[in-house]
Amino acid sequence: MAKYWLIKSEPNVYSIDDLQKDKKTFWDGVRNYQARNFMRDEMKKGDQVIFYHSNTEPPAAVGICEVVKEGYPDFTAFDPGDKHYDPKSKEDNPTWIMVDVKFIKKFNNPVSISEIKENPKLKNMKLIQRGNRLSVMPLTKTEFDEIVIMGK
DNA sequence: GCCAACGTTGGC
DNA sequence: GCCAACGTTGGC
Repeated sequence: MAKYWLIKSEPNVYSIDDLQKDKKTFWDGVRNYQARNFMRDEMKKGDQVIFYHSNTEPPAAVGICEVVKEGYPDFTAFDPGDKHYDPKSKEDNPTWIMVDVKFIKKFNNPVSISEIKENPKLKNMKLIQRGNRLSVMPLTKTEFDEIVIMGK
C-alpha cells in the first residue's frame, strides 16, 4: 500500500522542470532528523510524492513524483567540497539518508499555498501549520488526491 | 529584506 | 541537563 508525501525544494536550487529534464534524481541534502527518519524508515518504492516549490513566488505544489529507490546514505555528506558536507556523518555509519524519486507529472495548474490554505479538506496539512519547516512530510491519501485534482 | 519559529550548539 | 545564543527556514 503506497504512502503519500510532500517534499519541498527551492526552485532556484532544484525545480520540477529540472526533475522533468533529469527524469530521476537523488533527494540529497536533507539535514533534519525528522525528515531523515521519514526517508530512512517509511518511504517505500512506489510511494507517491507531491513536489512543492518553497521560497518562491508563489510557493506552490507543482507536480508529482514517485519513490524509486528507498533510503540509502546521502553521499554528499562525505564530500568536504559539497554544500551539504557534514563531518559527523561517516561512510561506515552515515547520519544522513536520501531516496531517489522519478518524475511523474508537472501540474498544469500549480496549487499555491494560499489555495491550499483555503481548501477545508487540506486544513490539517503539516505544510500550513504554524512554524513547520519540515522538508519531507507525510500526506494522507485524501490530501494527496485533493492536491492532484486541484493541480490537474 | 524582515522576522517568527524552530533546531542546534556550547558554556556552565 | 539547562538555556542563551546563533543559524536556518520560508512565508510575507
